[in-house]
Amino acid sequence: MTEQLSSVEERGDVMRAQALAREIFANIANKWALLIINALGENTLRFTELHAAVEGISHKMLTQTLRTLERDGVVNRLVHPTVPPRVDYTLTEAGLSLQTTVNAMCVWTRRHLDTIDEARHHFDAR
Amino acid sequence: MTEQLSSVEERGDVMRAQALAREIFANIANKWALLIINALGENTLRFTELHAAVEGISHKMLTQTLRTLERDGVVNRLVHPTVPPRVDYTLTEAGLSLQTTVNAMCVWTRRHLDTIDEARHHFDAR
DNA sequence: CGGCATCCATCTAGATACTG
DNA sequence: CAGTATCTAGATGGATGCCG
Repeated sequence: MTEQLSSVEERGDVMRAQALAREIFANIANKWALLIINALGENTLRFTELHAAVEGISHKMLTQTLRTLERDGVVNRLVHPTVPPRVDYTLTEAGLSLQTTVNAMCVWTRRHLDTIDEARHHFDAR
Repeated sequence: MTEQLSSVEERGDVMRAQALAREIFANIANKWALLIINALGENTLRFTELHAAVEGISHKMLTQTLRTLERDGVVNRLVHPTVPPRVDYTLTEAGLSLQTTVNAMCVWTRRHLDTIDEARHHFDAR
């Protein structure tokens, strides 16, 4: 009956979902986000501790990436109204489930360091 | 005996390994690389097929990312010396093992679409 | 068809400095 | 301590055109 109409609506939904998925994927599938998620793990870390834990990240990128992850419900941000201020970061439940796969990626990298180094030399020998 | 010397050497090795790990991680922990790896999976795909499979990637970024992945021993590149030329891409063994974790990330994204969408609205309501 | 080179707009990320 | 704002070099990525 309303087949045409509903198929149009469904296509719209699918496209919106795809756009959303792509955006989310882009948010988490980048170096800093993944390293932050992995650094957090089960821990509760303050801003400064995270800054130390994620080697090479700048103050600004840490804030920025944390905001994105917070917005996507991956990290929790708990502000203590003290002086000096104190902010605790933890992974949400969703974040924790993501962390296991992120960790797998880190393990993969460590596990293949030598193989990759060799592959590179082989590749560069041309 | 040579404790000082060897500890210096070891630290050098560790630092080199860390630098390598970070470089490799940066190479694979980015949107396009992960999407390419996921698109390949068990399949053999030609350049054009990959281009169609990875939505939104430009001709140039596809070539560029493929070169990096090939250099790191994640993808195989098989050139058929025909006219017109034909190039087949597959994942290497290392690439395949990485793909399983990448796929987990994609599944995670799909699985949390609604949660995230909600989290965003909650966050933006401020 | 697949790849490379070039040009160019845009985005990113680092440095710095300032606020509550 | 944590966050924001501004500025800027450099990386990124898209468009185009040419080559094998």
